[in-house]
Amino acid sequence: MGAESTDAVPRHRYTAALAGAIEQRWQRYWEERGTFHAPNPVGPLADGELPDQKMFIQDMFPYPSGSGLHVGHPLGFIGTDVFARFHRMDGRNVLHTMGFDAFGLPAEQYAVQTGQHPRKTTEENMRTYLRQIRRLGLAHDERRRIATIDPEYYRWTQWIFLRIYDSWYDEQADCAKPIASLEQAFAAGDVSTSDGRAWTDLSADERRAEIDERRLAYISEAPVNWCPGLGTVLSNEEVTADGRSERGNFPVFRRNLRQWMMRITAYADRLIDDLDRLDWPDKIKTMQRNWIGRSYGARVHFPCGDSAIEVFTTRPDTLFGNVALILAPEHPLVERITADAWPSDVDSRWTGGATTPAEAVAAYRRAASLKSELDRQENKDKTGVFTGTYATNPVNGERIPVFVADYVLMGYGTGAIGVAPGEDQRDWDFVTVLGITPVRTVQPPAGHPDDTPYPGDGPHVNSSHENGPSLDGLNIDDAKKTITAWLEEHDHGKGAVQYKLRDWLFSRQRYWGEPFPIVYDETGAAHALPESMLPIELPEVDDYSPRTFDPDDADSMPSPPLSRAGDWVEVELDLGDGPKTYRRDVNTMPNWAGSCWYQLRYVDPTNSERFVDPANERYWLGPQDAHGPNDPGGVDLYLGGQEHAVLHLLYSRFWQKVLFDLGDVSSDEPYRKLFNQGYIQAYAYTDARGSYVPAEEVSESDGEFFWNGQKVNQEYGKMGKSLKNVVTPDDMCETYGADTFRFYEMAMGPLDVSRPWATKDVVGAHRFLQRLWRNVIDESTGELRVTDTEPSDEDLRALHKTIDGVRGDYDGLRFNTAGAKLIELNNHVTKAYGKSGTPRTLAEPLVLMLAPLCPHVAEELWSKLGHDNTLAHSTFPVADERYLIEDTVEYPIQVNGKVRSRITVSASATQDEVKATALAEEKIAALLNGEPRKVIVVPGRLVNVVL
RNA sequence: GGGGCCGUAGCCCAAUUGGCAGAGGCACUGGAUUUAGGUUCCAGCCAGUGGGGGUUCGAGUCCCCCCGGCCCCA
Repeated sequence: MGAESTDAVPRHRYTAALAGAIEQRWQRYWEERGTFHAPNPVGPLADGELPDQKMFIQDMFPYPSGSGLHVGHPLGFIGTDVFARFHRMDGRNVLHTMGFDAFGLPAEQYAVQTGQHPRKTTEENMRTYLRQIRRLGLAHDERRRIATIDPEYYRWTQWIFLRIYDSWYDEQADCAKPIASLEQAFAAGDVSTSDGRAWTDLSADERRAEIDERRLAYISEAPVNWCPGLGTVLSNEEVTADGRSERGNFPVFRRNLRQWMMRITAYADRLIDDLDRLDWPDKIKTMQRNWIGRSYGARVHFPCGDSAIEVFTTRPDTLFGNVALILAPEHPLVERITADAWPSDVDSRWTGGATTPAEAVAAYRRAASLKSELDRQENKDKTGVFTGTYATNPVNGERIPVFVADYVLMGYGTGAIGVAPGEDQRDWDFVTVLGITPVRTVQPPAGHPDDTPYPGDGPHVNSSHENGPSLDGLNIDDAKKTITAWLEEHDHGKGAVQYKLRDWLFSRQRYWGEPFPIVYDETGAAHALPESMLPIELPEVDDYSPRTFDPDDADSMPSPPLSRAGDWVEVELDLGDGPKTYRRDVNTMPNWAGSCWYQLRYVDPTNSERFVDPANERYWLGPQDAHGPNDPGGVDLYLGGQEHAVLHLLYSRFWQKVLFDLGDVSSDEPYRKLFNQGYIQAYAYTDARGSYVPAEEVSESDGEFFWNGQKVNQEYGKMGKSLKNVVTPDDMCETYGADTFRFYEMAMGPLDVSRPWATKDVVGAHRFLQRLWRNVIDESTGELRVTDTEPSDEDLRALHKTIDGVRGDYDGLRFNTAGAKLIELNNHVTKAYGKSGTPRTLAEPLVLMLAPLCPHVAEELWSKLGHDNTLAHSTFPVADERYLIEDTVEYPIQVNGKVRSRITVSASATQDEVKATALAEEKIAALLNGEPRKVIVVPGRLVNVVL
């Protein structure tokens, strides 16, 4: 831009350059004065007086990605900032900050490729991230920034792990308790040992095993997705439908491996039931309920040789139709019950072509281990092999064959099912393949096809036995009650609740995560390290990748990166038995660990004595009377994307509840109110060859799109480098300033709705700020142009209506309509005073109301209006009711639903007066033919005359 | 396949929750400023709410069916 053109612009116009200067100045001001420091009740962050009303606002923990931010990332951050600034201006003590969920795979993979320590990469990324968000003017308390990779942070993550490890779930009391009380309970006989022997009869090792088995954090042989080609276990999400790793496309095997587990299932009921006390979107609550998947049914024992197979079913009423049993391929009884030889009359469809049951089962199990769980559940082509063994159906004494089939999963129920083809599609498909005849136990309605199961309700049939119960004629509910009572009475089983939720696999064979504060002695027994040894810091290693194997070597064992840090792994310690050599646990915690409790650390980030001081925790997170008697407490607003609907939010709730049970925190839920923001998406364009072209260089003409003269194809979706459609907040700050960007981003639409980014629309927000600026400042002289003129009655009505509306909008996270109302008021001011100067009584509240959305320009104008202090605290205007009440009301008058005329009456007119005036109105009277059939008067709204 | 959410002007979105379809922005048109373009300012223009049926005095809003899009579960 040349000198000539800048001359044309008035010197004091609100341009991007001026905006940039203002923004930097105020960002420095806020930082230097600690404007957004939120005082704590106690500790280093305490600072004199404490407002009684607090507001704790939290964004979902960002991962500091290396590729930088695009305009979609800060949408939620700006939203929470506007909300936070509004409440701070309304007098509340507002805690809002941001830290980093900084452990994770991308930095580790980068380290594997380049040899650069993941900490270095991560810290660089965090700096970039902070620089980018700092430009946006987010009012964070920067003293409270934390990162999960800081040893002073993960020290407490490890501490919480030990708290969980050191507790058990007391079913009677329905809460977690310290492990010491379990020992007492065992000794007193309140809790029985696994084999029923008396506690005093157990050896020390046996006692330890009993206790270890009941811990909330425990080691188990759990089936996991083992990927030898990558050298690590994978989460289900990382495995493709055809049973291979998403990354690298290596085979993935279901293997039992010793892994840390968290007993989240102990909390299944509370995690479901407490959802009712949360102010969360119904959608997320539903997703959590479905994930936990509570169902009521029965556990039934089917005698089988000298053992018994336990089955869980949600339909015990269909037991008479159980024509077979199925064990999951991983079921521990499979080997024991598999027969030596096929019965002489075995059906060829049952043998898998093998000469003995053992061969058939072994081959089948091997094939099943190659399939993903998803695949096993979804596959419509059912398979299975006969074990050569029969079990006895307890309700009728019939001999039924026992199969192994992979659509039965070990992780759900007991890993064994009774096959009820008459009422279940999967079972129907299964028996069809194996040539077994289905038996219906519920009579389908007339017209139901003969070749499909009937899962609906109806009278039971074929459901009685001389020595057993009779369900015939009963509906499902009554049949379930009857059969469950019968099973319990005859000791064949009992009513049971089943959950889809499984315990949480808590170890990973990675480098870049929290080490476990656990060592193993020479017998392999785990020992917790004392609190005084925390944090257990990550050792330096030469190679950040786990050892990998032949991709098809299913029997290989994981060898995590930490296992090769020899000096670190072998450690001599005195854990009470004198100095001994121990081996450290070489796994690391999963990425979720650090984000399970960060709201607690934000509250007291510098505390070196405790993970959080109870006084600070109670003040910021404790239950509050204002929220009613059942208030769970927690963060006042938690904002983030829906992608964390289940895992993070469930894990976090679980940890919170454990800490609550142990008396470490005062609230039993971490997040009282949850809000999901939408996503900003973008158009992308491909040329004739399908390559992406730079979106910013594409122009539209008559609904078609062109780039460099050639026609291109429009796509809609994510913003990303590979799609060549990235717009960054830095670009927007450069072109328009952060305030314009903030305003536009909030004005685009409701916060919870996804929408397309449109750079060309941003200018509208910029023009608004220019007009508002001009209403306060003379563009050419820079002088204030406010006056002491008394505002008109109309002005005051417009002003107070805006105050009233904007307050409600800010509080309800409706920033788009708040912005529109401010534009409207500003347009009113421009029209009335654009030439003469704005009355101060209008200018000041307008500036204050703008501040949450556009804080820099608002501070600048506020200071130019003669105020020495920041507007950040306790300045938000309050509407005067007087100006919200109208003297007169205009009523549209409809005749048969169509507006035919209007009348203006006093606001105090009664319904009868309004009706009379309406009917007397000239045009309406002319349409009337005698008495109307009906006249509807909606007070304050309209009149409808029905002829 | 099951469940949920959403379709309002050329585009992004409002609509006091069943009461006058339009607040705000973009684009567009005209005018002012400017040597001109751009900027800026002022004024104006545009739909009857995806389609069909129902309830109601009255439906964008409630109910049913269909179409299109997104999400979750299988």
